[in-house]
Amino acid sequence: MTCYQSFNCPVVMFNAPYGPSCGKKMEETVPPVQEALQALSDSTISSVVSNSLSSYDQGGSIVLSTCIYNGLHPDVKQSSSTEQKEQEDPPQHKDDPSSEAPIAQGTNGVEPVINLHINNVVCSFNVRCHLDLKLIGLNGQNVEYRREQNRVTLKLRKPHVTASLWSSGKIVCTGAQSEDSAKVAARRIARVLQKMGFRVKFRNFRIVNVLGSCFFPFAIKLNGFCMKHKDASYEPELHPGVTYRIKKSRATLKIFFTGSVTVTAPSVDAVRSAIEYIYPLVAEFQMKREECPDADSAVQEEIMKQSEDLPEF
DNA sequence: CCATTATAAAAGTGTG
DNA sequence: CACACTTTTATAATGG
Repeated sequence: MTCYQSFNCPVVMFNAPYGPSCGKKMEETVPPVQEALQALSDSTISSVVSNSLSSYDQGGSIVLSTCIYNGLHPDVKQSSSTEQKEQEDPPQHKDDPSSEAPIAQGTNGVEPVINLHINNVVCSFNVRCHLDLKLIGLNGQNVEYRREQNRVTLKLRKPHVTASLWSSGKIVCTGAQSEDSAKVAARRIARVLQKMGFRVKFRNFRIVNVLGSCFFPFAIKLNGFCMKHKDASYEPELHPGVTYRIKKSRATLKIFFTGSVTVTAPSVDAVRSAIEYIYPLVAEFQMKREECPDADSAVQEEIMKQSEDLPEF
């Protein structure tokens, strides 16, 4: 299992590969993840509120992340990052931790850990052969032939994705939870077509778009933030979120007053770095919770919601 | 349910 | 005619 931790912004991701590709079964992979979680949820840290096994059953990798909401639990006394360093694999880049300490100015002096969810991965590829859409529509499983759009949609159960096929052989696949599972899905789609008798190849696979989301443990003063940052645009009449574009990485963030942030970018890595980039910028405009009871209740709701998702280890 | 965001693809429409 | 947009679709998150 590899553990990635950023110190610029406290994003923690556990990537635990499993399945045929790494020769591990889920049962063998999950225990270390459980231990990692256990370490986080040890008495001192009472605020592990979320962990997602999003791509757990999709072949490829488990992206399991934990989230600690700073300032919401009075009994939190210790930084979670201390616990994180105990992981078997060292973080990919470990800067001097003391240098980032002030970035996350938690109300308790605790550095919060931000959970990054990858919600959607879009990819495209080409099977390099003409596809008889009508035939696929008639014989395929879980397919819909849209004649007016010259397109067939095909749904896979594992990984859970929807693909659009064109007669040219070009295919777009949406709905994956990781870049790896997107590729697995793409190959399985190609395989399905191959079994139907098409002489498929697997070419030009690429990740075209990724949506991620996370939740910062504080409310954000959107007006103040926009005043300072020129890359931000805010039209509350149109949309409740601030749009922030990072040209360099082609990432676009939607920042909401509640502390929720969504990011669209060309890759998971770009999504992650966008979150890291934006964290200190919005942290500067965090609201004291007493100034924003609405946001506070939103936070509480989020915790309730995510707590329900906790797996029963 | 609607808007926003990004992105591919293909078909349709518009302009020089 | 050749590009350049525009529209449609799927997906998922967020807030109103």
